[in-house]
Amino acid sequence: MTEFNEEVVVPKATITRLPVYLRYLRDKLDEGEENISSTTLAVDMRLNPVQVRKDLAVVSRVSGKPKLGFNIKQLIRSIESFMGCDNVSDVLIAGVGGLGSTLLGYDEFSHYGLNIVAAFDSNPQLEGRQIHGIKIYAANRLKEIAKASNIKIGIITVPKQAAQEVASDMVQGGIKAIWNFAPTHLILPKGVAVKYEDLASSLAVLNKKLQDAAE
Amino acid sequence: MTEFNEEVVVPKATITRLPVYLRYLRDKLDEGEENISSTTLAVDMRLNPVQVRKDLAVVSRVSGKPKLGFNIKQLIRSIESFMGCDNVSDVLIAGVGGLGSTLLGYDEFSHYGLNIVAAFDSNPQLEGRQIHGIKIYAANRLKEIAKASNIKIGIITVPKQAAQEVASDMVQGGIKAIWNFAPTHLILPKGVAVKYEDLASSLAVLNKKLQDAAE
DNA sequence: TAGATTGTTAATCGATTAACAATC
DNA sequence: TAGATTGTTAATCGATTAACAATC
Repeated sequence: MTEFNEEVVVPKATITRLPVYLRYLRDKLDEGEENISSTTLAVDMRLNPVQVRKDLAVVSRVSGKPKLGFNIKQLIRSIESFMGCDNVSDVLIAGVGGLGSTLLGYDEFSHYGLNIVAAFDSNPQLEGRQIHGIKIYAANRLKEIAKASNIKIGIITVPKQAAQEVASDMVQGGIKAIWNFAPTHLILPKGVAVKYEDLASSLAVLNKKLQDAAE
Repeated sequence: MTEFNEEVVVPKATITRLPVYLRYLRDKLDEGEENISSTTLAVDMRLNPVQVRKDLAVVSRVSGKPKLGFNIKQLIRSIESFMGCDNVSDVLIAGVGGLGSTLLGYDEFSHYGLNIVAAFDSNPQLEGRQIHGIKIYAANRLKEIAKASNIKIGIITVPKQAAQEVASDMVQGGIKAIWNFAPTHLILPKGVAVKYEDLASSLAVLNKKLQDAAE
């Protein structure tokens, strides 16, 4: 009986591709497909087939069958379990403006075991209200509630002037991973992970790609 | 006189870091700083100082001064010009739901030379209305308007069931770069660039990072 | 001058791709 | 069987980091 070897280092590049595989495979399953070959997958996703097989090998012990390819359902399950979609993680969000409210209503999170449990805003008008069933608290209660509910993930959708302060509150509340939509750099202690989701600059990078391709 | 050598290949990894530098440098400028050393920058951004210097060298011919570091204003200008923020690009958006409307009101785009000029939605109720000064057209006019206005960039914020069709319309309208927020895989011809912006899976990757760090 | 900092060359590391035997 | 496809080992490619001389 082969134990899953935790020692195997999963390449970062692989991890970033996993969600892409997952999305693709879920689509294929919806279309009624049962199996998929690494070649087909690679062509559709503009990747190299060997890379695909390697990626899948790291993440799942499901092996493909010559002539048939991989079983889609099994792959999906493997990737989901690898990414930790099985255990639910609680998330809080700071800033209930346009983007914040949109995220509160975004049901895709649940497919990844993510659950927004509380929202915060500095506007007293919003205090006590609910959006999409999630209660809005005063901004100054963030620390306390994060701690009490043992929340580890925070989303920042406040204006950039307020972002650093909110981030510091989150850290003091015990949050260990921050998803920052404010277009500003955050200074954070070492143990805290950050993901910058700078929408304008993402689009700018795409635009750059486009311009370079046109030459 | 040294001409800028167009032949120099800019590493992909560098390009993804440019927006991060830009954001950081703009913040520093706001704080009243004039110069910045690669060391300071590297520490704050959790990067290697040599990497920072190399990145900056590819993008700008502004050289740093020993003991002083780099002039922030010059660096910002160089990165902006490299990324093409100077020439304005028109953008259209398909799907004026929560996320779509939010993006329509997102003023950060202008800092990158990006300009949303038209919105589209299949809901006839919305036709002819304006959101944040941008007019909403019927979905079936997308092709025609994209062509007529020579728009090269499209944003997809429609439900995932509609995404492929909208994407195909965009391609037929001459669009060359698609920013896809619908959590679905798109099949597109080779010359068209896509960026998947799958919010749920981005957060899931962050969560994975968090869980792995906790071990 | 001494020290901080740059810019570049060389060494290392990690990720991608090519080649190919194994298998259904 | 023949052919498509897998999984693995070796070769290549690209990106990061270490070492260090040059400079203000």
